[in-house]
Amino acid sequence: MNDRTQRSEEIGELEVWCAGEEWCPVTTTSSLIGKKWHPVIIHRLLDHGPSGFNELQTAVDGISSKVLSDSLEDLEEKSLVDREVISDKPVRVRYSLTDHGRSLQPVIYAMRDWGLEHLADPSETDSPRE
Amino acid sequence: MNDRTQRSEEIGELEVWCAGEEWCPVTTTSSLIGKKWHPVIIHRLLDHGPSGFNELQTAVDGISSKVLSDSLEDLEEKSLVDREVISDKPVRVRYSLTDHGRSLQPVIYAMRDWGLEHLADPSETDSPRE
DNA sequence: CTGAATCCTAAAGGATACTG
DNA sequence: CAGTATCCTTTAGGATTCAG
Repeated sequence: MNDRTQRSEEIGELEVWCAGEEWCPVTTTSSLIGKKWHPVIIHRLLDHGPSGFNELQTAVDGISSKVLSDSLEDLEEKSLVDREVISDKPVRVRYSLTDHGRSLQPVIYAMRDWGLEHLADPSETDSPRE
Repeated sequence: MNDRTQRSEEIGELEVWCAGEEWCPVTTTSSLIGKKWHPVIIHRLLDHGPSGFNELQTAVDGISSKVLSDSLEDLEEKSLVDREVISDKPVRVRYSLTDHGRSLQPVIYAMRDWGLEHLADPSETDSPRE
């Protein structure tokens, strides 16, 4: 195992290597957004624009506050999401995509389009939801 | 090929819903290829064509045989990868993408392109991000 | 060479309750 | 509102060994 590949993004540098000494953009991208909820969160921020915490939780649907909080923190560390406190009393926070995060749009939309084209909505094909 | 119906039965249990009753293609796509090694494996199969097990393990680099085996099995169950035994003595197996798997090319390439553009190879620059 | 079988640890994800 | 704090279960991933 090449130990340079070991979660070095936490150290700040993103070193993901593949065969030989070749650096792999797919692996690296995957390590950034390859968490369960990351693509969805980014998708919602792309479509809905800046959102508050609960607003986002509703939009993602099914995610617990703890996981959403953890995910957002992770995305923030990766400079993909920006967190802004816009009011102290009551506390009000706004999450938005950074330019870096917004640049992921083609990736997220590629996933969306592929899903639409190749993964039929079960409610529209044959098997209705139980 | 009219495998849409058949495939939706295979993935029919894959009910990923988002806000309200809305089905979410991003979430669903993410649940298919959102594993650590899946995008890389698919990428290698796209670029190298049908490959043997060790060939693939070398191409992915850093993956253990167990994880590669598990990943391939998972991809097979999802009808993205095809496994073919092409020789019995000695055992020789060939993994390739199904049509369904190959259709993911735009997604994988979007990830690759984004990585190339927004995540510089650390060996070539010190500031991959803004 | 093809992997499968074990065993193990760390991390992710989730349920629930609570707080300023 | 926007989270924390616990506690818990599940899963991913890896090391090693074994076998056809």
